[in-house]
Amino acid sequence: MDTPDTPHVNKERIDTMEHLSAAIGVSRPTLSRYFQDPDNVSRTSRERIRKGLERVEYVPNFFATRMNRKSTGMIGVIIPYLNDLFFSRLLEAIERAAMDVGYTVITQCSHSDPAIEARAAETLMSMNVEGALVAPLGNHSDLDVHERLRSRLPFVMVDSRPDTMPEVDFVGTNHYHSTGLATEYLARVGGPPVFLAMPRVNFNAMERERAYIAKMEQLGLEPRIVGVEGVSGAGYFEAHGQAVLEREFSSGRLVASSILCVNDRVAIGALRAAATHGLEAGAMQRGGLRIAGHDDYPLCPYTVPSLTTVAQNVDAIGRTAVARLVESIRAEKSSGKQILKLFDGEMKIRESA
Amino acid sequence: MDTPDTPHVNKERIDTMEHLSAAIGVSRPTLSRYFQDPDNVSRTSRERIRKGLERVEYVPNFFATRMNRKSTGMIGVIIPYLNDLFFSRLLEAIERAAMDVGYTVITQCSHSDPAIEARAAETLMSMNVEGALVAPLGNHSDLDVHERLRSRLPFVMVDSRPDTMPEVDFVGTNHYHSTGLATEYLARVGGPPVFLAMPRVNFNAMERERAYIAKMEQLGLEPRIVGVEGVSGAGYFEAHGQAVLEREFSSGRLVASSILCVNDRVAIGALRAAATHGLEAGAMQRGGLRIAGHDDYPLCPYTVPSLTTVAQNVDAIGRTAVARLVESIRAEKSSGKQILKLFDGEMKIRESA
DNA sequence: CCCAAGAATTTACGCATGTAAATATTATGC
DNA sequence: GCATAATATTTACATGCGTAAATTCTTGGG
Repeated sequence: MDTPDTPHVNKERIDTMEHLSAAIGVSRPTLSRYFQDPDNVSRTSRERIRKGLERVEYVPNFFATRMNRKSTGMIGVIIPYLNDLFFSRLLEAIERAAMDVGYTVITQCSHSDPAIEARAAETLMSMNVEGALVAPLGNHSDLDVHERLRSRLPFVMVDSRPDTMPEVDFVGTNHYHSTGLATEYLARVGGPPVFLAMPRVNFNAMERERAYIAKMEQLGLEPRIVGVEGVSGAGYFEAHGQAVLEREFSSGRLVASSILCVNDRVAIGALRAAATHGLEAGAMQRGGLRIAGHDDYPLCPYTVPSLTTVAQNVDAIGRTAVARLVESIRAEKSSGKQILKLFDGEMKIRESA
Repeated sequence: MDTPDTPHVNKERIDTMEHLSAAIGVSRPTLSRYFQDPDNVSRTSRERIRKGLERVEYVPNFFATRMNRKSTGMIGVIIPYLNDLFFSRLLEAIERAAMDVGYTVITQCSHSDPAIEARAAETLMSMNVEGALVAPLGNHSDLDVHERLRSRLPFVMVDSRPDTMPEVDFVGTNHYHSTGLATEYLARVGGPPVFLAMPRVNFNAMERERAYIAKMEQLGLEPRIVGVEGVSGAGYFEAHGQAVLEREFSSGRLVASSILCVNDRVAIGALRAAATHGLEAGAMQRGGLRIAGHDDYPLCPYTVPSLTTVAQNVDAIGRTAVARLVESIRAEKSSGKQILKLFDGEMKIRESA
């Protein structure tokens, strides 16, 4: 076995193509073409280079290559936060889709901060990404930043979008459908559902609230919303759901209601509040409390009781967003035609409702 | 209000410093210095440039700047997967710490795939990052890749490390302490704990298993381990915990035991299995079932019952890892002295045990 | 064996910036 | 108003690689 001081790999280290060229006797431009696509050089050179690369260590400089290529082959992605399994799933879907069509993705995370979001946009532009995919922060986003990106390169919004940019390309979930589905389901199996909302800073949250109201009116029921007040933030979804229902349950309200939560993380807090008050949501339970969420957060099957929810088609959203972006990158001249792709949700009926 | 076709920002777009220099009457090298640090140019030029930048749109080319600077000011981070709130917390801690000391972090995610991990390492080297922080995949990692990185630039491992690299700089949790703490606690309040393990591919999982055994022997108790067989993978922690306990409970085993789970995600699956069998873990419950986890996953306070666990000091780990890396970047000549920072865990006693 | 067509390689230049050294400008003190 | 120092700007070259155009090499046919 090797000792710590003799690593497995101690080939000669070479740091420019020029030197590599000298070391293995193939001209630099030929090497350049080899690294872009090995099939671009003759079989003999290809073998010669491969052999050479086994003797010396060399990787082309990322920046130099990117700077000089006509196209960088990169797309930029901005997401609001990482500490949410919904966004990590979305990001993964996007990365896979991009990889499949030969693009590298550069991810920037806003960390719930508009200033960081703005800086992320600057960074993407300075890297000459060929297109940008952004999931906005919500009301806190600086709209100028988005407009700036949009006016500069192919641009697609994912997951949620501001009311003020109705004309932007968008890929997401049809919340009128998905939330409607859940509302309808709850109204059918339990009493008229109450909506556990969030402070109105998140576009999707607002849209789901509106969708809930619309569906309730359509059903001839009285909409009822709790939880729009309070602080908000990525880290506090569960705490918000718990706090709101703690308050309600403590006063004896909502203990036998159907409750539709704006998303699963809020619902997880809601389940917790119920448990604390000796309540258990579920179709099988006496008492009539029902709790449902939205998104199909990966943990939903494991909560106690398991959480009834409506799934977003995350994979399709990621794939479609990338496809649309690549299409408009290739079109060069912006086609002008706005694309709007809204995927339906799918009910996941589990124990909690 | 603006129409869609007249975005707020439609300043003249300038794409090189040369042109910017012509446009606002300041020499290019002066601009270069301005963009590196505005304080590097005279007050008058600074004002002149600021005014100019309000009229035209320009951002320095990321690649050109990075290519030419002596130091890139970037550190690379490789993490095994994103769909785990532990790693997103760690990543956030690292990003904040890096930002504080003026470094930009480039994150690469292995997606549980050694080939992608290897490519990530290549990418980092090709970007001339000044140091690398890696959380390895586990047994599947290609050790040569790590050795290669380590021999090339300042290198620190975080979270877990292979047995085969005992001499590498490492920052993580002292699992002999943390797991010992939990083992001891369970032994004290309940019966001798059983360890719900994982397939032996994850370094931390293995270390916790060993720590459990050591502590049990120290306490004069018989260690007992379940769940080492089965498939593994980032996406299946909860499913694994659930499946193992489903099997046990179905045969009437472990229904009144103290169970220490290798991590919180496995514990969440365990809680679920218990609920399915009409069992509820907890100090307050009759029956004697107790379940504890490890990590203090953000959802622990919200599970039903809330999950007793031992917290890793994620912030400290992130900060310390970055600090160590930056230190050895600045030292230039590798000091040779290995650094090992292990943080103690902290018991979080909740309902489940 | 020679010539032409085709393929591969080399030459030469370009990319957008950093940076050291040389020069010009401004400020300071008297 | 002048010499000098301090500061700012310009000149000139460097970075590592992409790429079009020019050149060399290979191959096959006659």
